Order: sequence, then structure tokens, then C-alpha cells
Amino acid sequence: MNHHPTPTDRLTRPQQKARTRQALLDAVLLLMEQRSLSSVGLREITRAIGITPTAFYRHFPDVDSLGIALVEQSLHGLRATIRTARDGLSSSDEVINRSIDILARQVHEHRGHFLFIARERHGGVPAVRTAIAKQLDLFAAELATDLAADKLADGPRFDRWSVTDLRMVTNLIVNHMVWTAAALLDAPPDSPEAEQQAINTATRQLRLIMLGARQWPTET
Amino acid sequence: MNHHPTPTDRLTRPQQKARTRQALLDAVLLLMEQRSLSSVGLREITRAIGITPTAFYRHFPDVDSLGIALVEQSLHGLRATIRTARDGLSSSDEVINRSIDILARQVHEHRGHFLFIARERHGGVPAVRTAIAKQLDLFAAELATDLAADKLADGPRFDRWSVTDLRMVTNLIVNHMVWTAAALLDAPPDSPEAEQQAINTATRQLRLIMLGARQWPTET
DNA sequence: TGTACATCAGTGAACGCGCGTTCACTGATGTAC
DNA sequence: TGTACATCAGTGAACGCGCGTTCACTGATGTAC
Repeated sequence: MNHHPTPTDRLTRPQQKARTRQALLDAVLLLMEQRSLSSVGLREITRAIGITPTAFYRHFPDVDSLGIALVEQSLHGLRATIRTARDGLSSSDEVINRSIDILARQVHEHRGHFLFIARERHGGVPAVRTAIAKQLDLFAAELATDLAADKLADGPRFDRWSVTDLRMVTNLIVNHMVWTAAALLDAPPDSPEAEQQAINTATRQLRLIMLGARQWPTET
Repeated sequence: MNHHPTPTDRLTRPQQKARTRQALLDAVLLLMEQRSLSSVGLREITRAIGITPTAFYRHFPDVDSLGIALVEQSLHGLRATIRTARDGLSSSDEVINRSIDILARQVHEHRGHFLFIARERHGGVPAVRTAIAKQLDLFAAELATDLAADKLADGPRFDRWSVTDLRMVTNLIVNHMVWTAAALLDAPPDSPEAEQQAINTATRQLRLIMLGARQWPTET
């Protein structure tokens, strides 16, 4: 952007490019607060961050590609956060309560990311949908590994489960997670009661699922 | 449309209007096969059924309103079908298997409707989202009534459950249903194996939920 | 039954607008010597 | 360190296009008498 060098913009060219790219990604999340990706225009995005429409093509061939990059950024980051947050819990109830609690916290902290995932999971263009499905599948796979490894005091003995049964239940849990995030996003931001009720329902649902898992007939 | 009367178009004016209106609704479902409602244009819709763009306004003030009418039509019809299909089953396993089976059948028969619901449930404009949420809530309420009334041979004793617990579990079941429908829609139409696997997973998940419900501590 | 008038679903021209994409360009940053 | 050249993120004008909406209209259907 046309400055002469000053102390504040001592950025190398790759740094500057990465910064603009990130600004594009952030701008789209903001613009999607009320609408879906396909209704956000290229010109609208560049206008939001103050570059010309043509500059967009230096970063992405089209808006859909930007969407795919956004999936990666949203869910990859999220997976790391949630994974580390699962550590050090020892009872089944503890895990359930903490999981929902962490989810609610994450939804507040990364509202834009969750809105994006909920919107585009089934609503978006095929390429974006596929990218999200893939990341959610990785989530479920990671969760399966963790469940099989952990030995909680009073929970289901997942270490004895078959792989397919494990995937069946982690798929259910991940779907429930996404749905819960969507419910939290739907709750009016100014009403903590509505949110608390969503959390309460989700917690009991997850507990019911775990109760079912404990009864699930294991093979071998 | 500018004919002189012939045996085939002896329709009264209200009949003709209703027919065009329905053609609009059907056309949108077709156009949404690959895209979301907000990316379908008014001109595109009217072009699809061979009327001028201006004629659209005789039926709806804008495309969003058409979307709301579509929610009503999709889910209201569906509720009736599914409700009657639940009758006359006496064991818990039977209900589970039949429910998923009916769902798969409905997804095939009304693919467009399900695509629409899955797309717009979280992806659409607020008015459409709210309309869908309302209908799904009615689904859950109806299911709660049915569960409390039925006394299945080997299932949970839902007649002893509190209202809030019933709603908690029917909400979970309805969400699972919607998710399952979306999974069925995602399966490639030419591969029965993929679909069969989705059905298989969904059935086991629902069975696990019922297993959890049987263990759920009832109050009173 | 026949006539005169009202209704209103659908027409077609016209509008201003913002869109995505092309192209040749600029000028600061980066590199080779 | 200084100079000459290459790179390439961002510019700005221009394009053709399809969009949603307005308006006055047409002519078959419906109604009143």
C-alpha cells in the first residue's frame, strides 16, 4: 500500500502477502455473520479490507477456494484446542460436563468459525461441504483413539470396543457437538438463560449417550 | 397462458393460480439440487417454469417468502407421513429399524424437500431458519406425546418420564434424524453400499440412544 | 341466456446497479553482481 | 556498499451481463343484472 517505509510497516513481501490473505479470510467470516458464503461477493470482500477487486486473484482463484482455506483454518485450529482440553480428566461425568463447557467457551471465542461451519456443513458448495466432512471425520477418528486409550473410572470400557462401533459412537458424539454449537449460536446473545438451557439439554443428551455406550454389547 | 379454452385447460382462475404457485415451489426445489436458496434468483425461477419475472410478484413478495412456504410444505407433509408410519409397532427394536427404514424411503421419495431442509436449517436466511426450527420442534413435541403413550414391550418406560426429559430425548432423536437424512443425501446416489452403511450406522446409533434412555434415571 | 363491467394472472419494455473478470500498469521489495 | 534488473502485490479503467423491481398493459375469467 503505497507508503514510504516507516517503523510500523517493516514487513517483508511474503509477510505482507500473508497479512492480506488473512485479512481476506477474517473479512469473509465477518460478512457471513448473517448470510451464507455463496451470497458473499468477491467485490464485497475486497471492499471490506480496502483493496481493489483484482487484487483478490493474487490470493485465491475464486471465493469457493477461499472457503476451503477457511474450513482448514477453522477446524484444524479447533481440533488442536479441543484435543489438549480433553487431557487430565478421570471420571465420565467430568468429561461430559467439561466437554460441553469447553464447546460453549469455544463458540463464544470463535463465533465466526462456528457460524461458518454450521452454515456450510450442508448448505455450501460441494467442495466446501466435502472439506468440512473430512475435517469432522478426523475429529471423530481422533476422539475414537482417545476414548480407546482413556480408562475412565465409571465410563464405558471403550478399550474393549470394536473399531466400527467406536467410529459409530464418536460419529454420533461429533454430530451432537456440531448440533450443540449450532444451538448455542442460535441462542440470542443477550440472553444467558437461553444459552444455559441449551447447555443443560446438551449435557443431559451426552450423558444419555454415555449411558447407552456403557450398556452397548461389546464383541470379542 | 393465452390459450383459447380447450378440454385440457378448463381450470378456474384460483385453480390456475394455485397451479402456477406450486410450479414455482417445485422449480425452486429442483434448482436447489446443488445450491442454496439465497443463490437462486427470481428470474431463474420464473424462467424455469416459463413465466415472466414480474408474474412472480403475483405469488410471493420475494424469494425468501417462497422459502418459508416451502418449509411449511416440506415439513408439514412429512410430519403426517412419518406419524402414521409409526403406528402398530410393538417392540423397541422394531420401532428403531422401521423408523430408519421409513426415513430412508422418504429421503428417496422427497429428495428435494430433504435437501432443502438440510441446506437451510443452519445455512439460510433467518426467517427460513426460524420456520424450520419451529417445525422440527413440533416434530419433537409430537414424538414426545407418542413415546409417552406407547408402551413397548422392551423399550424405555417413557410414560414415567418428566416432560423436560422427554423433550431432551426427542430433541436428540429428531436431530439425529435430520443428520441421518443429510448423510443419506450425501451418499452417492449410484452406490447402494454407501447408503446401506449410513443406514447401518444410524440404526446402531439410535439403538444406543434407546439403550441409554432405558437406563435414564426417572424422577417421581 | 345475454350483456356490460370488474378482476387480476401474466406480459413486456425499461431502469439502474453491482457483479466477476480482463488487461496493461505501477512502484516498492527482493536479488545478483 | 552501490547499481541494475526482476519480481509481483496491488491498481484502475473497462467490459458485458444478469439481476430485482417499476410500470402501464392485455385479455381471459368471473360476476352482477
